[in-house]
Amino acid sequence: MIEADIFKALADPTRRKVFEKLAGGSLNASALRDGLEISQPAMSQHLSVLRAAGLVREQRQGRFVNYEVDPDGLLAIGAWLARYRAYWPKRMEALADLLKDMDQ
Amino acid sequence: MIEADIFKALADPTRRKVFEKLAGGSLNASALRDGLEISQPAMSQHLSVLRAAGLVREQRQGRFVNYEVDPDGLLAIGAWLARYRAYWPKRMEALADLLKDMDQ
DNA sequence: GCAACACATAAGTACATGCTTATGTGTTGC
DNA sequence: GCAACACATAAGCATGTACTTATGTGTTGC
Repeated sequence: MIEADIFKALADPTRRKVFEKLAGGSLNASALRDGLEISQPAMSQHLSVLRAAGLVREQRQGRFVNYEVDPDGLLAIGAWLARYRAYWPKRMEALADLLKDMDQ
Repeated sequence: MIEADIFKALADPTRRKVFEKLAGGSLNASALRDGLEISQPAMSQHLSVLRAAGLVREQRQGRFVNYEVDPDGLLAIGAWLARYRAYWPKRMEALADLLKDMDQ
């Protein structure tokens, strides 16, 4: 089950910070370490978890490996959320509209 | 940070099963145990985690405590997802439509 | 080739977490 | 009151996980 990997990956605060950084644009592993007081292997392990969950994808460029948000992971979360649409609050309606509009 | 509690709560497969059961309607703690081979205290602990995360809410009825999906938790996930709307895939557009329509 | 760099993997360790059994709390009905 | 029930909490334990240091792999440029 891929949901398991996704939620486990996002359960860690450092990995959420990394993911949020990537929301600002593609970054390599070293750049992702900036600001986070974490060792190089730790970052590498976190990125491995995020990648296995389908939340980020990588692209080697020379010596560097660039990471970016993988839309597939977001889609998986959206699909999971959709299963509980019967319980979505009213405010979610506006949110769905926003999401739709920004996706052009 | 409430996101931390939400993702941690959903990282556990048993808790996701419980949450999915509640999507079918309100159930008490004993009824939630059906099918899941889990002790009564374990279920109680899981429900406590889900409640602390804002994913479910409880309502005591006599000796029973009924649990149901808490829309606030879903909204929190939706809000988190919205932060990454720039990376939503095309298919997410249809999903957002679906979510909006079903929310009437 | 090889030195420097960017990153990944290995192995070990401290702490978090999910489970158990035992016990406590609140409610019902006699 | 008190016995039976539904659930919560406490304490202990086994496993998972996030970290560390050490080392391996792949790339660049001299």
